[in-house]
Amino acid sequence: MRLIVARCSVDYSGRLNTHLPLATRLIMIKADGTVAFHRDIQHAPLNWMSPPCTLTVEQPDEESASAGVIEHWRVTHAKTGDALLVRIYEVLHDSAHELGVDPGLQKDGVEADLQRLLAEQVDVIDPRATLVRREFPTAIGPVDLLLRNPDGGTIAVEVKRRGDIDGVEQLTRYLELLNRDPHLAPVAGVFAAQEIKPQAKVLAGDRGIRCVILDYEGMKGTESGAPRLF
Amino acid sequence: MRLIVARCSVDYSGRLNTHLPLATRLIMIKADGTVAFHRDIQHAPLNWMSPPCTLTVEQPDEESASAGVIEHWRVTHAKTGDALLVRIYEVLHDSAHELGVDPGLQKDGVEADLQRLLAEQVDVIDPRATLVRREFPTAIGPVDLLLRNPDGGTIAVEVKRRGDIDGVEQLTRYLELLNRDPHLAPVAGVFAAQEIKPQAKVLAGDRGIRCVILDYEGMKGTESGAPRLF
DNA sequence: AAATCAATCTCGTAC
DNA sequence: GTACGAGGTTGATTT
Repeated sequence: MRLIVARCSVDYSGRLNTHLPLATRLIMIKADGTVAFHRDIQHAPLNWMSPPCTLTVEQPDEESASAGVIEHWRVTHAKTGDALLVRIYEVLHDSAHELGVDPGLQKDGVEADLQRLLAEQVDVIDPRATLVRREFPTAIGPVDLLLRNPDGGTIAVEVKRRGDIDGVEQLTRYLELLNRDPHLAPVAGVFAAQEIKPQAKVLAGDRGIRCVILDYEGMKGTESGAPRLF
Repeated sequence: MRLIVARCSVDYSGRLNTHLPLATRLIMIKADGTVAFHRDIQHAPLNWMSPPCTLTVEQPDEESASAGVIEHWRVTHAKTGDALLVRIYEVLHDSAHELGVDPGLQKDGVEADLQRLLAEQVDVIDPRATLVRREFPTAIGPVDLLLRNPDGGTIAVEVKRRGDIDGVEQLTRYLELLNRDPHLAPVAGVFAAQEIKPQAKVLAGDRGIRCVILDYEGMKGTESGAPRLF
């Protein structure tokens, strides 16, 4: 990885056009060809180019040179034709480092974990409900959980980490479809998430969909095979 | 901005839990407190902490020390309680740089630009239509463009850069609402985007919504006050 | 390879 | 300060 601190301006042309005025920034050039421009706040780069791309250094034209530009860096994407033109005015730091391969990030607590835990603890939804299956297939995609409703029919559960309006729309489409199946109807809907946004709660209410807030840490605490003591 | 290349492991605890095994990485510490961990590929950091957060350096406990850890860095979010524990095994580079304030990124060609251009060129939708107004207000949010339909009633236009199923759902909700207004009904729907995904096109067709592909560069070419020559 | 979907999404802006 | 929506979203998984 090469780290350069430089006064520069950057023009991007691709899916849109952008311009970064002259300022001092960190330029990262990674081993896979990635080029990224960082300011001194926030963690996202202001601009970047993803691999596969190539960087070529050019002498500035006369106009640029007279404006103080010492080099032009042209970064071109090999496939899409997206292009960056970097005007380098001054290099304040330039170092290179061998990082090697990174073993990558291990995660726990994403949506897949929530769904797995909830499938093992469907009593969180309804103490008398039983699991029919996870990822119940339909023509428009799998329903996260399908439960047998002790009061008759079934319950379709949509699991999200954060519940917004899109999730309610998605569950609504599943419910329309599932309710046409006489083996399953009537199908009740449950929207289960660690957090549900107000608009989503309102829309769910309008459509007769019940909302359930999930406590991941609590559910994880009861995950172990041992049943609760009391 | 402080740039550190170090052999380290990182544990994050917050909205989820994550672990980064021991490896050599770039650690960025920005002026606003942001801490980010980069590997040598891709532009996104493997792990990070957003401000407001504080970094404290601690001596490693005996167990860590015997494993080769020379320092513990604890990064704690001031409000959410999210926490990072960084185990530093070896520092290979450490430098600090004054970047100053960045003027920020200037963009051209985002959704707002599309909407503005289309408002000036509604003939792209229908050669005889005329603009009623942009951002036409409704109880559930503003409709991007409302046009007078020369064949009677009005046309509601939803503008997106990339059209997917969500945009069709959104326009559908607007149409339901607008069609209840006798001053506007009948309201036809138009879904306008630079690119429309197949599923969105199918859903729009089912609902009688017309799809229009927008050519941003072409529309920009006719933007200037001068009318076309032919 | 294309499409679909989650994300510690990030980041801006309007309310 | 919170909520909402766009993004050169990115990145992983599935078809």
